[in-house]
Amino acid sequence: MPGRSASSLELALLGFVYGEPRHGYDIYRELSDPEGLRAVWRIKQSQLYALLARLEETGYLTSTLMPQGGRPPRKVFRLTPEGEAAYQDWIRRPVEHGRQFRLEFLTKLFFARREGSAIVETLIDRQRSACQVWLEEQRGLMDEASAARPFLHLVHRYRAGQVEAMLGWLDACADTITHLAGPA
Amino acid sequence: MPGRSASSLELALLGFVYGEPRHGYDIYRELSDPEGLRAVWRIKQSQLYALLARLEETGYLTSTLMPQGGRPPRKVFRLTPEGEAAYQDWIRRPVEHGRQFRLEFLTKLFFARREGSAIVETLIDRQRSACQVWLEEQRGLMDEASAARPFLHLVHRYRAGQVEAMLGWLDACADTITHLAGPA
DNA sequence: AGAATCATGTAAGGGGTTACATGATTCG
DNA sequence: CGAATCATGTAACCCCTTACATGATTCT
Repeated sequence: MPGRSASSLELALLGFVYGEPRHGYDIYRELSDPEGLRAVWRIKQSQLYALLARLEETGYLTSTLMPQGGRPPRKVFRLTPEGEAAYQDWIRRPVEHGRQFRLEFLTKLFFARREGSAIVETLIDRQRSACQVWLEEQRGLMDEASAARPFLHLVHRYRAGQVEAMLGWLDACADTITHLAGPA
Repeated sequence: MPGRSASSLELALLGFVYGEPRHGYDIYRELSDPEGLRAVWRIKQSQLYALLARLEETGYLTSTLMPQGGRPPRKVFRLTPEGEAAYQDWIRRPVEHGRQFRLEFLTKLFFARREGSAIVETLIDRQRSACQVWLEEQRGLMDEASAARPFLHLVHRYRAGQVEAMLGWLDACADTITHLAGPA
């Protein structure tokens, strides 16, 4: 049953199914809402169907066909226990690289809100720790390059600046937390 | 001859060939140098050969085989007039999206240094203008979302913060310019 | 009556990675 | 004498995008 392992953003889709079973087209409409995740994650309809199929193949989702006369039957997905566990883990785990922040961390945050402020705080705290490690790394590399290799120095300085901005934003995030979070 | 159009990072490779003809393996070694571009752009050997082939197909490079007994002959590439023009344009053109900054802008800067401080200044100035536009956009979107849609607000605030960090870094860059630039 | 929506996908292609292939030569 | 280097690539696979396919139903 577990044919393959799910890549990280794939798991985000589990958030749509979490709580109530949903069919693909239904998720597609929610993803198209400009007030929702669309500002962060733009996924094509065909890609959505492909990812759902893969999550089923992986064993995180099961589907049942709901016929409805005339139209093609809805393929309604629900979480398996493995899927539920994977989602609960995903939503608490910070991203490992700065390049995942923009897309994946914001998506985690989007779903974490529904789980209440405790989860949001956990996520933000852990991400902050991770960012601090990155920052130290880049600062170390800056020193290493120093004036002798000015280009390398600038490269690491750039990255350090981006991470600093992430940290500042995480602080702002933590302040807004009460507004962001759903039911505690 | 012009079979296809070159994607943007592809053009970066022209920088290696600019000035003196080079063969693939030679470029590969330079790309592997940790003190050089490797800190920014990591490209696999097979991918390098594929890109060079594509640039030739596009008409930006021509190659001549240099036999050398025993070993496979070196395929030495040189810029065509179109390639030269494309490179000169590429090196002056700022990147259009924030997501291209980390990889592509830094690569432009890497090569621009060799062209002298005037080119570097041009590039930085234009990129600064572009970033300022992005920043205004994001700030506008922040206001639009305001307190009513806190998640959207945070998303745009995140992006604004990243762009602010880019602008700060560009200023630092401009200051270091004399160290960075090659012969004026 | 014609357009958009509902609901599922498949096919083709672009771009990248990993792994493999080849065969001489120089280094330790 | 074995390992790394020189120098070129090809093949298989993954992921995503764009475009196309289907066919009823509801909106204007």
